[in-house]
Amino acid sequence: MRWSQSFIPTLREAPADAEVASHILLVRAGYIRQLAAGLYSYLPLAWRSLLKIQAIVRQEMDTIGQEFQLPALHPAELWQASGRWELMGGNLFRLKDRWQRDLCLGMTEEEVMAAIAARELRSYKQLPQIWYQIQPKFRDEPRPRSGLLRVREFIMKDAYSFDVDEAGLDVSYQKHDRVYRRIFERCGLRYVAVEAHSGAMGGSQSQEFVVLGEAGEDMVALCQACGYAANLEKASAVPAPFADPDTAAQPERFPTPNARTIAELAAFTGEPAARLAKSLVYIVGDKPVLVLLRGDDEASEAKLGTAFGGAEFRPAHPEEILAATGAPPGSVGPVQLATPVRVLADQSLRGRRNLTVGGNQEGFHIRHVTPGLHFQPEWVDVREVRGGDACPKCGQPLQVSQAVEIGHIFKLGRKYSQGLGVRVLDAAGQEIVPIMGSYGIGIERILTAAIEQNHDANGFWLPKAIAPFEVVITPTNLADPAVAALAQQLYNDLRAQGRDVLLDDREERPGVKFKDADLIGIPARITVGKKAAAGVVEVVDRAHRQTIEVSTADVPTALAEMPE
RNA sequence: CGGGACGUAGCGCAGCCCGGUAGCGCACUUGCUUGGGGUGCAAGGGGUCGCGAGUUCAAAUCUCGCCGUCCCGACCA
Repeated sequence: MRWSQSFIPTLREAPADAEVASHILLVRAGYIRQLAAGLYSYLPLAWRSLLKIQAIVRQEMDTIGQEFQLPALHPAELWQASGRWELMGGNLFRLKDRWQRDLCLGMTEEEVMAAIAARELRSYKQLPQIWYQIQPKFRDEPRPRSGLLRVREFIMKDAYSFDVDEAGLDVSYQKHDRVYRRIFERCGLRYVAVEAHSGAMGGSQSQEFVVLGEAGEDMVALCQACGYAANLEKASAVPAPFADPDTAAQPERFPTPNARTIAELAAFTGEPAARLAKSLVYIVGDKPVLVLLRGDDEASEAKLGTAFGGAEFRPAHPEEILAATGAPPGSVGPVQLATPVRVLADQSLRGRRNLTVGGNQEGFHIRHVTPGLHFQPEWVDVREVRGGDACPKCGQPLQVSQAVEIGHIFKLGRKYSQGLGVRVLDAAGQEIVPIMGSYGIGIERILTAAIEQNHDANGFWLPKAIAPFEVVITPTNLADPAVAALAQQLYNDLRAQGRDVLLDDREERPGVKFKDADLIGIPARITVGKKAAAGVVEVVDRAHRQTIEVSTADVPTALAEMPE
């Protein structure tokens, strides 16, 4: 491609409404333009890259499954059958047709795939099936943000497996695990596979693929020593042990005026926050539940969901707390409750003694309270892991890091196959409901994550496999016939070798061309300049900013030897 | 949905507090110049000041309403 005839609208300055690196650079490099909040047009450079990413995904997915093309518009009945019409709330884009029939724009394709399976699959002999598609998906995000990282329309590869039983699902799940790793490796990403929360959809096993980086919205816990990695929604850890004072003192109520928060209580009593127990009250279904945590810990919403058995829950309102416990928020505790309330305690409190807890009376707390002795909680894991906690596998300290989710695989179960009536006969002639898996990859997020991990002050560089062009040829002075001719010859030669080449044939000063070449993500540059008459050019490695001089005949070798 | 900020030429901004009919840099056009990290000179083109209403002789500027965009939080199978 000739630059002079291309549409590559680069910007010298960062757009005012962009903050994260990938967003700023995608706009500056002429990859994307915003159409509305969370909606972006992909200009030619972005689309070339996204097509390459999709080609890799398609090629790898074809080794285990078959591609479909499905409608983006779905009838409401389908989503009502799965229960997601109500469940998804405002996140689902809804619309009506001219007959006032309800429709929605698909956020994923479980329903459509399951509907096809329900109509067509009859025998266990047709299983397993792995079906996938790569298409735009829609989510009416409450807050689109960070450029391409959180948008309302995006391209997702999602795949669904149908198996006779759990053992078959294991196999389908493992196939996806392998294929995903190949995809992300081929895309040149430095990624981590982390254990993930399987969500409220009744999944059993789940793994996320993430790229570490500050732009990410996920938090993951990592162990450098043994490789344990988990999303914070799922991660468990052993909190730093805490030695409680050894005393035979009995529980004792004492006044704590104006000490409502853990920080205030710690200041008032002179005890560290770890010696205090934090009591949170949730309404689970329609009943209050008290959850006890170490004072310096936070509750994980996702883990609470698991602890509550998937029931709907929300933090209790102050008046509900008062009615259930006898005290307003800030003085609530697990003993001497006004009404019988189910009490859960995080397992980090197991074995702890003589803690200080709320007194269920405004302005009072109780000290010398020992779990298991003075109250009998149900033990659960609901605390959010913190950096420095001990790894649950090997005991070494965990690191907590932000991450961008690029893929997610998980065992779905039978929710959709059941809800949409997928049934086949097994070998014994019995009707069974196949079990499903669900596997997603965010196509734009691969591009975005690659930029997040490969950028500097001048721009970014993409791995060769997903860059819009492998190499850009930069003639420094087209008025020099030797330079112009050599650049043209190199362009022809490299294209004849089947490479994606961009020739910067614009009448611009060298400085402008160098700046643009650095900006737009192409991993290699060939500068044709002063030594053109001698047939010598420079091959520049964008990532490492290293330049070598070679004769034109050696250019292919130099490109091949460039570290990825 | 709660909190905050912003909206003036394609982009980045000033002007608004203190009302008098819009300016800077970049980009763009033409000519000359320059030619290894966003050359220099000269001459140009381009703006319903987000939208609507109000106050006023007069509104980018003051008042009210609406819309849009971004950030923090909530949310995110």
